[in-house]
Amino acid sequence: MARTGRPREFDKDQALERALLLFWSRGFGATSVQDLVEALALERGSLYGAFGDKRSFYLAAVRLYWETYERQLVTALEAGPVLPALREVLANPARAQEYASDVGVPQGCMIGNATAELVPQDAEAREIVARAHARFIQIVATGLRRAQADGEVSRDATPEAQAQLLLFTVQGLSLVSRAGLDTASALAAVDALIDALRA
Amino acid sequence: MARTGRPREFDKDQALERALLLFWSRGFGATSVQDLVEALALERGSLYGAFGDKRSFYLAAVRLYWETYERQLVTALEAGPVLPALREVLANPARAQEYASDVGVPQGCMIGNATAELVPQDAEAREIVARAHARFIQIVATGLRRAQADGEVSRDATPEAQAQLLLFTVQGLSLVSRAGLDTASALAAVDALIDALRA
DNA sequence: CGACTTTTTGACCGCATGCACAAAAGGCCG
DNA sequence: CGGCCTTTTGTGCATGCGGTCAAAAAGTCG
Repeated sequence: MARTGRPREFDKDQALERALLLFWSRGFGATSVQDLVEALALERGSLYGAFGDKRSFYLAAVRLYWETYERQLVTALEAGPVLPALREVLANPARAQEYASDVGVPQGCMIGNATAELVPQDAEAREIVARAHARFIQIVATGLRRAQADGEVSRDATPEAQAQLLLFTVQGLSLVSRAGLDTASALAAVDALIDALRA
Repeated sequence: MARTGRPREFDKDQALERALLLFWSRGFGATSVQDLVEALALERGSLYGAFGDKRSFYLAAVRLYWETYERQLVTALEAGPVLPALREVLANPARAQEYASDVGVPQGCMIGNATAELVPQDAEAREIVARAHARFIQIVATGLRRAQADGEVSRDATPEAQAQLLLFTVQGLSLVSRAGLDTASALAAVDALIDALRA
């Protein structure tokens, strides 16, 4: 099908990545189509043709964000001791401004941002977010189960409960960090949690 | 000053409370001035006259939300054992839909919602949110300090670090709950944290 | 009663938004 | 080379938004 036509002149993946940065730093509502058009250096019509409407575009960016995050999470947890890796997962958002970009400084977890802004009134967004949450818990719980077996992590709670707690903490940390955060205090809190998980 | 004029026909405090529910459930961007006009049953001009523009109105609602929350928090922590009170503070957002209202179901912590939606680009909002965070930590740390002295709470971490961790958890829990939450799992996670704080 | 102040009312405005469309252009395949 | 399919380009449009304003109304006080 599709005898092929005029080839796309821009790189769709790259455009999505740039849009991701914009949406990440400003949020859905505060990013106008005009902003996107200027940041991606393409015409209004091309954007709609390639990605559908603004909402679909945003959701695609959120999906890409999660895919990337999930890949990193799996990699970080699959080998070696689990607690240091988890400490890193939590410490990351505590150290602000590392993903600085020219279009502004993305802050917080984009899944969390999407949760706050779109989830209440958008079923599709809710599904994406809920799936991300479930996957996070699943991945982390798998790591914790192994760590419990290795005697690295306390068995006072189930791996699922511990993973759920870690999800809350990551999301809360990312969110709170948007309002400014004393890095040292945040890291102290992270350490308190990691220590509490230790066997 | 002010020889008095035509008296206001609506209850300003009550209007602010209703607006709080609307803003809480829909967020800032998704609540139009028209929505407010209809929900509060007053005319556009009256609204602007009484509260200034939409943003000021929203910030006033956020301030009211925090005042109410802070009062409850202080009350809950000032007497009796601290851990059960903290457990309740965390369990509250885990049990969804308790603040149901006719205008929709407010979800999550409004401070958290404001953080995600406005803080990146609004200095005044950032200040309100940051102050709320600081107050939360201060209040909770005070309770924890007493509880550590009483031997109720572990001294493995400073009360400040523990309070900071609790802030992250509450915020994360409130946020995640917007996407739907299995109450039992959430409570298990809360219990895991509370147990970890126990001496 | 009448001057004065404030609120109410409802129409109104400019603007930015998301989106549609028609014409032109570009590359593939027969 | 010529038909075909798709993307590009840029204009155009309706809608809904936040916000303003002037006149009418409702109290207060001298």
